[in-house]
Amino acid sequence: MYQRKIPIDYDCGLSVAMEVVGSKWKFCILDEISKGIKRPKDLVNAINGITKRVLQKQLRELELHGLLEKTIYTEIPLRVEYNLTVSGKSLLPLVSAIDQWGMGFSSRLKTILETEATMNYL
Amino acid sequence: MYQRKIPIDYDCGLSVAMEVVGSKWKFCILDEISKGIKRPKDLVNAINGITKRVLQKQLRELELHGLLEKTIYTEIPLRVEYNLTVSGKSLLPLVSAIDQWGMGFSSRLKTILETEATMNYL
DNA sequence: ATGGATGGTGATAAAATTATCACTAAGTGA
DNA sequence: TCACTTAGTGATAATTTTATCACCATCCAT
Repeated sequence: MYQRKIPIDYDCGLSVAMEVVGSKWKFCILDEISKGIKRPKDLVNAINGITKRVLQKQLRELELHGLLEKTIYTEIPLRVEYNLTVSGKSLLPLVSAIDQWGMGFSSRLKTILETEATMNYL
Repeated sequence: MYQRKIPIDYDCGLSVAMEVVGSKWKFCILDEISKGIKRPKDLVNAINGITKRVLQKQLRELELHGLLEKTIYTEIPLRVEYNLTVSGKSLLPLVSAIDQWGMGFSSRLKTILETEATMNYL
């Protein structure tokens, strides 16, 4: 993690939410965990494009922010699970709502971006 | 804007949504516009901490992504308004849900971050 | 003792986002 | 002409986020 220079605005719900969950992978991670994929190794396989190292950091942040809790099982081979806390679970309706909105907007975005690319708008 | 190197996964709703709305200010901007604050100048005043230049870029992206539409009134002094499109409006329930979640989580996050800061966890 | 499986870290590079500053343009009224 | 308002842009710096690579530790089986 890094040393944030610009402080969070705790009075703005959107600012708080963005801090905790506003990153490339966190929603995906919470989503997969809610589906029962809880081990780092399995999460790496389940989430398209993420690497072990990045996943590790995201899990750590989610844990520090109180959305996940980590359990270590002294089994062979070593097993670690990340489970949703109460706060984490309270986010699930949002995660699925955002996912659904994104799915609905997907084809439209694709069209828009392709059109703009050919028109050199960006 | 910049040239994205890692492509969007159009099959993942969360990925699509993050692309369009996953940034520091966009939810705030949509929120303010939904409350009736539509002119760049007024948005700068309404949104704590944003600068004119940054707002301008965010508005442009939201417009390109089809969430806002821009109207230029030939008045004196010059008046420009950004209004929500149908897609933009379809996001409002999410914006307010996220805002509410963030408000509910705010004090908890503050406690967590302050505790961890003193414990050098970060 | 060696190697595989799992979970994890440190250092650093690359990419992406946001901030800053100085500027342009149109219109209007003093 | 000059100042003022509003909207907007270009160049660049600073910050933040993600990615890459090489590495460590444990436990176990061969």
